[in-house]
Amino acid sequence: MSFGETFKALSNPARREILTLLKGGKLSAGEIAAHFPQTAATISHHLNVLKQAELVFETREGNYIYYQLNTSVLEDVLLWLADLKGEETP
Amino acid sequence: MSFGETFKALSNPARREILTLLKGGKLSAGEIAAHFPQTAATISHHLNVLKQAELVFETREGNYIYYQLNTSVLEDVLLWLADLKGEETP
DNA sequence: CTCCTATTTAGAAATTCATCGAAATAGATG
DNA sequence: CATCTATTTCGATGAATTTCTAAATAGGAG
Repeated sequence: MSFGETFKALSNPARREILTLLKGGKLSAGEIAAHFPQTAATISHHLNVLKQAELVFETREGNYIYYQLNTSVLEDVLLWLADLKGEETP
Repeated sequence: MSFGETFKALSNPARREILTLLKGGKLSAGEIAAHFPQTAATISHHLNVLKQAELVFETREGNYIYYQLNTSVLEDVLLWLADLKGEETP
């Protein structure tokens, strides 16, 4: 994990929206792609960026690949930001 | 302010290091540039990106332009991330 | 095994980004 | 005013990003 990779992943609006969608539970690549105007190939690319950044993980079920939020990296980012902000007890 | 702008600003390592430097208090553009291998022109560009994202603000004192952290935007980002993480009391 | 569906990979075009050297600006000072 | 210093702006260049279409893969169903 690297902060650069994480922030880069978070800098794209489609990728942020994917993460927001996944707050509601796991979704297949197709279900995710259906929420966006971009092609499935483009969304697949975004999912891969999120996966590389360890912000999501995938599990295969038959023909479908499901994606889920991985919150552990978010914790590290939160700590970094809180420290930058000068917080006492992050 | 926009999250996209903020995360994009945070995605660059030089810019993150600038913010970390500014935790110690305000610094002039030249003092900041001295910490990096890049040219002053490049660092000036990074400072401008941080300023556009409202992560820093500047004050002129004579010949020098001082930069300071602006933590108010960090608060919004922290809240967004905490919500994504599914925190109870962010 | 062949076909169908879900998804990814490959390759390409357009855009944005990081960086530099050189020139411009802003203010202080002789 | 002429000049010096600190910093930014300009213009260019190579690298990275986003997006697409088309082709490839993986697994299930007939």
